[in-house]
Formats: sequence, C-alpha cells, structure tokens
Amino acid sequence: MEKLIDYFLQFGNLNKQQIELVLKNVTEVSLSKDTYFVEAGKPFDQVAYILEGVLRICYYDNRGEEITKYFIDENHLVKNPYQGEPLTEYIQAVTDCKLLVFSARHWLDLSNTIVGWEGIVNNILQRSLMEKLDRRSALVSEDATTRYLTFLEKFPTLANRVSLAHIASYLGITQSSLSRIRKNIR
Amino acid sequence: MEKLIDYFLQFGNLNKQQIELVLKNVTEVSLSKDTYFVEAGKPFDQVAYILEGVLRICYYDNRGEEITKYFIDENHLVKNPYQGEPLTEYIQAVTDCKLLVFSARHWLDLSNTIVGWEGIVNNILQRSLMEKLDRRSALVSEDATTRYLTFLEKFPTLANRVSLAHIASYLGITQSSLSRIRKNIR
DNA sequence: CAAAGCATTTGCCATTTGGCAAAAAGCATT
DNA sequence: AATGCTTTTTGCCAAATGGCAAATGCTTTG
Repeated sequence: MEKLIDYFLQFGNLNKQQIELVLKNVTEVSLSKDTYFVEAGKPFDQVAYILEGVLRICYYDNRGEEITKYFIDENHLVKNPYQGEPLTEYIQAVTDCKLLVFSARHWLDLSNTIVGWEGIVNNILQRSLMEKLDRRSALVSEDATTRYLTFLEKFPTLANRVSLAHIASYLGITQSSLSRIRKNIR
Repeated sequence: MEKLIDYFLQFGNLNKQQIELVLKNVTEVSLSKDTYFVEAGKPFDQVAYILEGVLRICYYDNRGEEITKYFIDENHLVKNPYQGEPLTEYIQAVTDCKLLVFSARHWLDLSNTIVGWEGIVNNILQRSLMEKLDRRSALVSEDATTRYLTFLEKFPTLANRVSLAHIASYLGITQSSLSRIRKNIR
C-alpha cells in the first residue's frame, strides 16, 4: 500500500489523516491474465492503481483489427478520462494483475473530503496523457525497427511479459514483421 | 469575443460578472504566417484562444526531421500542459492568426477569482488531450492513404490551408508519397 | 510422454513507401 | 510578360513492410 501513497505524494501533499482516508477507501483486486477489467460500452467509474502486472487499453478499428492503444504497468493509475460516460475501449489484463481499486463512491468521498484531491489527480492524469500522446506520436514517424527499439527503451520490462501479437498491435506493424525485426536486431 | 465565452460555457457555467472578468483579462494578438508563437526551451505561461487561423505544435526528431505533432485551429485553447516549465516544442502559425491571449498574471487572477475555473479548464484540456491522443493513435496503425483520408475527415477545413510538407510531417509520410496519394484519390 | 493448442518464426512474393533529383506548376515582384 | 522563389508533382529504383501459409518451437494437459 505504501507504493500507492508514495505515488500520490509525488504529485501533492497529504497529511496523515488524508493518507489514512485514502487507504481506507481502497480494495485489493486480482485479475488473471487475458481477463477484461472493463469492456467497451460499459460504465467505468472506479479508479484503479496497478500494484503488479500489465494492462492494455485496446479497441477494434474499422477493419476489425485489434489495436493496442497503450499499456499501463505497475505503479500507474487507471481512470476513465470521460468520467461518468461509458468506456469506449477495452481494458484487458495482459498478465496476472493485482490492483488497488477505489469504487466510484469511495473516490467521490476522497474528492469531497480531501482539499486539493482533484488537483492532484488532474495533475497525474494530465501528465500521463501527455506521456501517452508523446509515445504514440513518436511512433507515427518512425519506421518499424525504430518503433520496436524505442518501445524497448521506454518499456524495458514489458518486452518479455507481453505477447508479440500485442506488441505488434501497439506498434502498428504485423506480427511477422516484428518477428523479423527482432531477428535482425541481435 | 462571444466565441470565447461560448467556448467556456460548453464546459461549465459562468455568471455575468465572471464573463466580464474573463473578457477584461484577455488581449487580442495577431500572428503572421510562419511566425513562431512560442519556441522550445522558452517559458510559455500565457493561455491563448484561437479566433482565426491555424497553429501547429512541432519538434525535431533525432534525425533532425521536423515533425508536426498536431494542428490547432480556430475556437480551441492553447496552453502549456506542463504549467510553469518551459515548452519542449515549437508553436508555429501555419496561417495568419488572430488569438485572444491571457497573460500568466491575468490567468492566475481568473483561477483565484472564479470558483470552478480550474475545473472547467481541466475538463477542456483533458478532453483535448484525449482527442489528440486518439488521432495520433489511429495514425499508427493506418497505411498512408488511410491516414490522409481520415485527416481529411477530421480536419476538412485544414487541407487547403496547410502546406503539403506540414501535412506530410503530421501524417508521418514523405511529401512525395502524399502527393502521389492525392493524385490517386481523385 | 504424447497430443493438442498457442505463439513465434520463416519463406515467398506482391505491394507500399522512401530517397533523390528533375520537372512542372504556382505565386509574387518587377 | 519575364524573373526568381517556393511548392507540388513525377520518374526511377531500392528498401521496407504486408499477406498468407507452412513450419517450428513452447507450454499445457491428460
């Protein structure tokens, strides 16, 4: 649980009481590999913090291809960017996961009780959105090999835990191309 | 100026006094085509609303290629996502522009005076970040022709106002490829 | 241990895109 | 109308990537 608090403290201050309140409002949840945490079209009002494991956000494009928009790994927050509206994408466990989950009600309690909570959270979300935007953006202008190399740099721990197919669908290349690229790199 | 207010009202309520305050804090600024509004490495603490024209956010990748991360056109807000820190990218006028600019001080005044201002603004920024992320993301898995076609759909008014080179650098393809694609589409 | 089921690699070939340089087209200025 | 400048289009060829199917490798399960 300490990880969770450390995480929030990076973005703002919390006193002891506030920290206790946060901890009181959270529940540990396990997800096994390949399970969907949330499905497109369904509400997603909880907020989750990843303790262990990797999630991916994905959707199907108009040709029916499954596309991974991004991965989220340990020590990151997962929250519906369009609060209150149903999710438009899937959130799937790529590995077995342990999450700390705030229910919608508990999260609301935090917002109402902790002065500055919204600010802290907005800060977190904005930064993580920027990061994702930057990563996705960079891919657009890179060739396939560079895409994979920067992926390795940015997510060194993911390469071994995530299937080729998922990585390929994140990088926007075919699985066989990715396989060939990996061969050529060594 | 009405546009500016309408824009904010989409995301939250403002009473007459608050609206007046917003209008009092804003200054009209003109930018001519190709001018940099802000340069990488410099502080960018103002907030701008585009009345007319198109800006682009761009940077140089490690091969020195200029990359357009996104375009921002009329009736959108431009703000440093990392408040207080210098900008890491360039903001350039792609056409002649008319902006409404809030200085850092004036913007702060609004935050301090208008209850809920931060909330409105966060809402705006979060949504626009999501939109950009979605657009950039989609490009990753599309082929060059599809990239251009979806660009046309999403920014129908931009195609005629922005140079081929800029569009190509946004789509992540070469200028000549783009030219060929346009030929094949008709 | 064998069989079944996935995940990954490979081969072969078609298609797409890039690189580079020249030509053509557009535009503004005189 | 002629000149110079920038943008866009083309041609030519090389390189990168995709599509598809078969082969190989790995893991799980009975």
